[in-house]
Amino acid sequence: MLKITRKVEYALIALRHMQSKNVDELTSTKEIANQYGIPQQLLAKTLQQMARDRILEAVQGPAGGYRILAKLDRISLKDFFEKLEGPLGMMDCYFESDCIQISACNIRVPIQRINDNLRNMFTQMTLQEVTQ
Amino acid sequence: MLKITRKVEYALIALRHMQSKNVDELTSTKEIANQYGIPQQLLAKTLQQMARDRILEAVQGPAGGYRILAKLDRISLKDFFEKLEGPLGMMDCYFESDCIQISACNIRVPIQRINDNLRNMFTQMTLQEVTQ
DNA sequence: AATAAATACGACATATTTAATCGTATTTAA
DNA sequence: TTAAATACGATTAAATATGTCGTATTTATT
Ligand code: FES
Ligand code: FES
Repeated sequence: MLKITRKVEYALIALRHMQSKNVDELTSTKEIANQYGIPQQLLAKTLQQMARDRILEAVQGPAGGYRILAKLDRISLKDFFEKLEGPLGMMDCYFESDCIQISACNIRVPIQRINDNLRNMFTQMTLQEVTQ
Repeated sequence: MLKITRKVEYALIALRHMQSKNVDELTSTKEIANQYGIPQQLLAKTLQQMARDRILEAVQGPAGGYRILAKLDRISLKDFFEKLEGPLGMMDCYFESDCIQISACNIRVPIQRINDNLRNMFTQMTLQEVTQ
């Protein structure tokens, strides 16, 4: 439980890598994949998704690559996680109106309490302070 | 990511159920499984584990069952999670001395920062305040 | 115009983890 | 002696995460 996924991990690695460069400089998928020994195809999909989410800007063609587009200090870790992985909740039923998963569930409120704390925490942390 | 497991969920349901009874009263696995519609065998293993962890006390034989043994306000959510699921970390490598998973990983420190916040949060919450 | 190197992306395959079940043994009240 | 409960390792099934493949598109370079 509470494991970060590879997708998020690779995204963080990529961001941190790009932050160590000039803002306009481009980084290719290959460069990151080679340097950190991660699967290029998988990283590519992650970077593509970040580009769709307007966190990165993609430049196509040879000598193309990615650069950071968004203001990382304006993106909460919660938003970042949710962009990559969907709604952030400890229970599947958290976002559904009715908890049909377990009849007569008695821990809905307790779970939401934990959830709110989790979400609060990740709402207060920015992507910038994590990758800086 | 960040999903609570069924084991933890069932454990919380059981605790909450027992808290609504007199302290000495016993609750059987069957009773909880039936009432909340959860797999009896799986719940049984969870309760057995909690008994080994001295959170519950088990009474064998017919008319046996479980009752709460520990002071729930003295058990942090972190300890509870770790008893049931093992070390609580967002990365597998968090508890290993050397991060061999990714060569030249550049996010060890950032990840640990997130981890520490997580662990802090769950250290401050007690089982009592979650299930009360 | 042709080539090559990069991104874009859906579909598929594999691996890992979680969840559930099975089978059998033990305990003990009735 | 029986029945109803806990104890627990082994196995199966399901879900999720991870990785790969194939193909298309873009565009700088030649
Ligand atoms: S089924 Fe929704 S919190 Fe339990
Ligand atoms: S491999 Fe340990 S934090 Fe990256």
